[in-house]
Amino acid sequence: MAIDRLDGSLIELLAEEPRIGVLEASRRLGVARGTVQARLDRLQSQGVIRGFGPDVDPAALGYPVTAFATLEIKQGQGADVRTHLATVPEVLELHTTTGHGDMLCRLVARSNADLQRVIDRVVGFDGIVRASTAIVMENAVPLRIIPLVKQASED
Amino acid sequence: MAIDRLDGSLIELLAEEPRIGVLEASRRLGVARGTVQARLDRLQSQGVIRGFGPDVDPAALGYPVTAFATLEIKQGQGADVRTHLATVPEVLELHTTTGHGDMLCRLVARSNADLQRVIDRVVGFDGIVRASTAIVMENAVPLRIIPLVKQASED
DNA sequence: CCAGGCGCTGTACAGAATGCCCAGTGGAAA
DNA sequence: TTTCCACTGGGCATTCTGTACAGCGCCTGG
Repeated sequence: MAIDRLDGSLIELLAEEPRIGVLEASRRLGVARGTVQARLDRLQSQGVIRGFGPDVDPAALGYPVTAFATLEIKQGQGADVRTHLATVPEVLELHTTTGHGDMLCRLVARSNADLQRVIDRVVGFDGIVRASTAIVMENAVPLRIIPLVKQASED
Repeated sequence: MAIDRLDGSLIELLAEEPRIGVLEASRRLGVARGTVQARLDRLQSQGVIRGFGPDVDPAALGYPVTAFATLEIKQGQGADVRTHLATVPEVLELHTTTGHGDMLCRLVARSNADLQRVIDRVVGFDGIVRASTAIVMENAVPLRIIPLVKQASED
């Protein structure tokens, strides 16, 4: 079910140097290649590792502004709002949260001015009653998973 | 500066099937292998692609509960709070946002009960005045980047 | 106490991909 | 026109992958 220390080390290693292959990983970890291969297969089939997609930086794509918007949704309009927001490319992520029909979404924009356009597009939809936006000034801790992996692998 | 359609298609392809190599990608895209190699190098050196780290699912690691906490910070305590939160493995992400010394952080926990422990640890720090937490019920739109890449590559 | 199952090791081999190099071509900019 | 640049298509040596197999220590159930 859970992961052990070898799994943890393997994930850490892959996170630090994604380009290394199974063979090199086995050398670094001091185990046989077949072991690394088996562990990787298991981690992927268990869903612990979803994949190795490219990690794209929105800022380098021309979208340096990030914001979080809390949306208040009209009762029963949840599904429609989801569908609507899924069509907006600048919506990178959307969560339904506890509270009064609330949602939280992550937005990006080309500039602060452009953010206005994005927000207008997001909230320009019937099911959305109100939106409050917080612009990200600094990403103090970038999305990370390694500390959690370490924690989980030490049980 | 920006990316063109070939870059966009390449990123989409890698996002869908990360395991394919440069050679296979060149076949799919109908271009020479050297071209794909050159594009990839450029995308990485430009920072558009940060890497190919493993995409780890916290739920599969035993942390199925996600929450967002808005923290109100005492004036001038920002740096200390950042340092504090960086030591908590369950804090996956931390942003400084506009507002009155506010921060927004993403948390995970083993259960709703465990979330209490995590929150206690997060807010158990002098610089934090108040915290309000929203538990994620449904991840309506999982973190995605492809729509944005498409948008960016069509300019 | 013993047999089986399981995971890891070490090895082997064919097929495939990688990193690197180079000559040729076509389009765009100077 | 000339130069520059990206892309093509080919080649080469090296390396990695996928797969297989025998051997071995460890744990567990009978």
